[in-house]
Amino acid sequence: MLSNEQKQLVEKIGLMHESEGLSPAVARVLGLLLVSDKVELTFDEIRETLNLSKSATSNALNIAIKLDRVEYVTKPGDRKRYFKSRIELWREHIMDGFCKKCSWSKMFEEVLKHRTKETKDFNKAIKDFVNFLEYMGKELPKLYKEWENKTK
Amino acid sequence: MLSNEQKQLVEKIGLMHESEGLSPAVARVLGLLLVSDKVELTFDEIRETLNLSKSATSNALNIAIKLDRVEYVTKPGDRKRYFKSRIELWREHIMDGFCKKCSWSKMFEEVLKHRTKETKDFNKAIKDFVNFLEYMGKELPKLYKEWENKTK
DNA sequence: TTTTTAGTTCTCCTTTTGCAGAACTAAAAA
DNA sequence: TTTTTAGTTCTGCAAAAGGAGAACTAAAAA
Repeated sequence: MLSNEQKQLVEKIGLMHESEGLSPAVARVLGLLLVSDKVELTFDEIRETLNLSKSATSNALNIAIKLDRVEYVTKPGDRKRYFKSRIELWREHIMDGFCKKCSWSKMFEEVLKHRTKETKDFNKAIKDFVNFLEYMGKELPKLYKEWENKTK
Repeated sequence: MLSNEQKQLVEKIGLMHESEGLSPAVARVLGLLLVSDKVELTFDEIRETLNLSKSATSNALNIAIKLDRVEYVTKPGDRKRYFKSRIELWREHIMDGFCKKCSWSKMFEEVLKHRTKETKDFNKAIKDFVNFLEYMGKELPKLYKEWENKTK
């Protein structure tokens, strides 16, 4: 099903995803669905290729689906589900991740509001960070839109 | 040592950090060092305020230091270490995180190189994503420099 | 020299995570 | 109606994470 090179790539992509906090099984499923020659794979193809149990496969797929990393399609006269990567959403996921970080500014503002006013330098450093996050929170969506315009 | 409001804030900041993959103890230490009226706290002040064991405190501080989230200063004629948040580095940490994501483009290019050429649409979607990451990888440092210029 | 201080490291325990395997389910096929 | 298919859910286990407490260490103080 997979060449040795492909297997290695699945592992490598898996590690990339594990570094994001996903479990090995989910991480490998995402890897497989990027690397496999077939874009759409069935439950059992995934299970067999990755040597997972049914439960692990089921859970991994459902987690990936809930995370909007995977979807499935069905075909007339076939009751299998065909799972595939939602690669088109990845750039939104990336941007969402960025924007989530920027929204930390709220928390740091709250910190500032409750801090003693004695520690001028430290408070200033926090304020600078808040400003930075707010700046990024405004500029990143612009950047995203610019890219969208450029590519359509 | 901490007001109730401050304690709650420490927990809230803690959760924020846990969502980044840090353990509760490290997460709370980082929270405490942002919220505490004193900017510099000793080992035992941290330990007592957070109700941690010595080992947990030691490990948490060393992890935070290795992550460049915390540093310590010493004072003449005093052998305690005074730990403090490296808040000034946070915006670099944020940018590093962003740039790390953008460097995923390499991995996806490798995927593309090994993929079958049959799946045109899917490969195109990957290529689009690679382009997007590369675009961000170029524009984000610019944005950062712009902000630096604006604020100095 | 002995004692104290400021932490570090080791051992142990509890909780959580990740997965296997088996039992189960609902729809379709025979 | 019974059987097969395509999964899901439950039970249980093994490994890893997180942290407590005690033993340890190195430098400073007495």
